[in-house]
Amino acid sequence: MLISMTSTPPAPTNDTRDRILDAAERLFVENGFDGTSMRMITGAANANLAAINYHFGGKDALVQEVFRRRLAALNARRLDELDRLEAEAAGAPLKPSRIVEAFFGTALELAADTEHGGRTFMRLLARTYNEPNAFVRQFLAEEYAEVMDRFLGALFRALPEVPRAEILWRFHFMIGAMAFAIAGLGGLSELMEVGPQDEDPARLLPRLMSFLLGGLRAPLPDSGLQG
Amino acid sequence: MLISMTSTPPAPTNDTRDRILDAAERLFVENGFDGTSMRMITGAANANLAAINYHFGGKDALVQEVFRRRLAALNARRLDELDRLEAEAAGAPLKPSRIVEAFFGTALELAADTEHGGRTFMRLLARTYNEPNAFVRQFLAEEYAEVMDRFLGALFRALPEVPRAEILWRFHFMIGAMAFAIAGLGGLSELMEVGPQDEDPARLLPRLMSFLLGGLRAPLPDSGLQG
DNA sequence: GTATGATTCAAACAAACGTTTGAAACATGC
DNA sequence: GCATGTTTCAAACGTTTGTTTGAATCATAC
Repeated sequence: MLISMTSTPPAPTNDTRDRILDAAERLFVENGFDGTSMRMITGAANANLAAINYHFGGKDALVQEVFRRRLAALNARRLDELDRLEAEAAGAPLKPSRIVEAFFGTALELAADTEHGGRTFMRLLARTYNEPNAFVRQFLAEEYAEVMDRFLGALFRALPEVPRAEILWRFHFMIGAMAFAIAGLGGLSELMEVGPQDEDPARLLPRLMSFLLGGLRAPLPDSGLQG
Repeated sequence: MLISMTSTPPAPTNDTRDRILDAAERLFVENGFDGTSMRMITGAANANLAAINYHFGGKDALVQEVFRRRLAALNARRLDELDRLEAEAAGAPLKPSRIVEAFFGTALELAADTEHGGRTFMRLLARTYNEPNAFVRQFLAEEYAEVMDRFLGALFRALPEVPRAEILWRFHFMIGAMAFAIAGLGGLSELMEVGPQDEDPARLLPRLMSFLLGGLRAPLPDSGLQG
């Protein structure tokens, strides 16, 4: 597929393609991957059933593309933020709170965007963290490898006195807290059907950040090593 | 349900029934509900395909029974612990750390049991928190209603100076942290493929507890209300 | 116009799904 | 022995699944 170099608009913007991606994103959040059929997707997208195989090659490839088009941008922003912090610090160790903000703030910002589907996508992403679907997890692991490396490294340097295993676990806990909070953003977790929830993610950010930093700074548990 | 006091063994223990439940539990963790077919389950359980419909009435009813048989016990233990704490306190407000321990400690204890499938079940439960499957969430909400009510009430009384919305959110965060940690217990989250993880949940409990309590006690975020 | 490539469409494909059926096998009490 | 109720089994049911096909439609360039 050669594209003329002369004057073609840079984004051919296949209408059907995007409608399918948007519909899939939304339906995946509501019904899961296996619970969403291609007929549901193409139906919601006002497209023909065969369009998915034509544009993406198959259902699995569509799932990957749903993640790829947004996750790449999110993780690039995360790395940019970290680059900026490290440049400002000029070699000095970073404040842990800044590192945490760079990672989770960007995610919550995206989750706050209800106009362009950022919220929907973040709900899907959060939901997928706990999804066993083999090849999706594989895909996520690859997509996250660099970001994890960079942020964990930064935390290790920022907290040299804390055992690395401890930092690893706490980063793990933080991701879980965020994922659960975001996953429940639309129709907040039926687990606690307590009164009218305030769902404004603008207020969620400071709330979550206080909690995460409190957890990160908590006193270390007794090492458990016979003493 | 009256049980003869004389000598009937209390559990008739239908062999096939239990084999199906165990196989389903394991396969649901690995493949999700929609990703696990009845043929996979009965195959793994060495049972006939029709056995599920015979013993449970259908796939949905099987899913419910997989949860019911274990979740009822877990939540009963949680309420017992809380009862015990409140009886000991004799009217005085409880220490928040004790409340948190009663809720999450019981869960991690179950997750530590690899002999009788407690670990498998807790992984399934954690995974299911983020699962959209309509009727499963409905079922979980009902099964959790009382426990949530009691524990949130206890936390409200233990932390009268903290806005209830804040406590609610933080309890939410805590559940997320625990769920993510437990869900990754077998084959720890591919998200961070960092070295040989130490997966001993006996060490997970103090680690998680430190983090949760640190988060719970963190300074409140700026209210966000204009100033 | 005509030709070329990209996209859409209705229809069909085999495979897998949850469920139902009716007969066989088993257990248990008389 | 027979009778009764429970459990297992192979086979089939009608749907729904993801994918493929070949012709129709659209756009663009010549």
